[in-house]
Amino acid sequence: MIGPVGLVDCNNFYVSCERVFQPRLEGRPVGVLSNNDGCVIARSAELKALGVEMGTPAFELRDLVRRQGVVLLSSNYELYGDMSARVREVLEELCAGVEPYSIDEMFIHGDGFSRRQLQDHAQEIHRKVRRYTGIPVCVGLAATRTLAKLANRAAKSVPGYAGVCVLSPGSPDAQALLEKTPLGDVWGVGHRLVERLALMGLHTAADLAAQDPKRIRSHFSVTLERTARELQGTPCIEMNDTNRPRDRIMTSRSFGRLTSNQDEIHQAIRQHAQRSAEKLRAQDSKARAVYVFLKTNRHRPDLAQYSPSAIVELDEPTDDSRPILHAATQALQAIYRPNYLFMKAGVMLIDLVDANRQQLSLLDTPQRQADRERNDRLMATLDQLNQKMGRDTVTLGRPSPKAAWHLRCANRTPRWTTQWRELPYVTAR
DNA sequence: TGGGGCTCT
DNA sequence: AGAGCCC
Repeated sequence: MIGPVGLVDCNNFYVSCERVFQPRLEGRPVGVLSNNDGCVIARSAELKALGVEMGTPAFELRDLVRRQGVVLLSSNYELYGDMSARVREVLEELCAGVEPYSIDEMFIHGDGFSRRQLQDHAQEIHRKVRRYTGIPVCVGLAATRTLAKLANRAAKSVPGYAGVCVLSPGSPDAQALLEKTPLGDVWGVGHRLVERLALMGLHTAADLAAQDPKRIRSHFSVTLERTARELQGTPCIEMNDTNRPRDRIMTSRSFGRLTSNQDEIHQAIRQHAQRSAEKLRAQDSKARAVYVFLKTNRHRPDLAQYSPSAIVELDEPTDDSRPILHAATQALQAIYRPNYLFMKAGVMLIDLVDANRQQLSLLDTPQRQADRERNDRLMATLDQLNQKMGRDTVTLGRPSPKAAWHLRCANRTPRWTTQWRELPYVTAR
């Protein structure tokens, strides 16, 4: 019996979502691009086989698209979000506890099963998610989240496991897996830590698991100590409640091209501020301050670099787009300098508080309260219109239809499952 | 050559 | 505030 936690991870998730509705993409090298069609963030097995790495810029793939029939799609987050919810619903039917971790990964609890039952249970999950949603998944079960992650990788990459891997602590299988897993593939170990660990002669997950966690803590951090313990089979990483309101809300975007135009940047900031305020209201919070940043292009060392930021506090916690917009504009004015070519701009709302637990001002009067209620209704109406008619249907200030920061998405598929006008048709012949 | 969010120091 | 991590 193992104190089990499972990780269900969707295979090539975005590509798999696209294939559910376009079966002709089966068997072909398919990639999905990041926002703005910038770089590859999901790859089919066929695209991986062509040697295309995660994060490859789209412009480097033009030849492959022409010569090898590679299909590159813009990302369609509405579709992926909806498919993710479907996967979660199936898991909730099959498992006691489901904790979404990311759009394509869910942790599950496997309490109360024998090893044999666990194996069957994992098989059932593997089979039914595919059957009911069309999305292929791999299932890893182990004593801790970190080990479940490793088990999942094995389920995916070792053909013998065929998509399901149940790892018993201390078993020869488990030890063998740790020994052949490079540290960079361990959850929580990024490239900086890989370099530093290598200096200590540590290269594999087994090497880290063999260390005294106390020593790891003193040389690195409590985070890596936890990772070491988890590799040893001791659970010590809690799940964040994914339903908890965010502590910060950010909206940022790269410009389609470099720009130093103040007016253009201002328009971008205005749009990001309004979008952030919308997200703020959606999670029923208010913000006490607005953070604005600009960045020049790091990949152009030949150009002058300048990446300033500024925080402007709001008079009182608010979710009203107008003071937020005003604060963002002030912040921008404080940091903007001409003679730099900017690449990206963003707005972050910080110091968030629960809208329902707001400290009422001592100076509150019936008049001010009435004003507040009017503003609330105005914002609610704004949000409803934008939700119903499409993002940015109604905005404060003048619209800017051809601005440099608008999302590039040359090749986005229909939102098959979330927009009536984009429903798939089935034609009988 | 993405965008968004978290924790730790 | 900055570094580092995650997807």
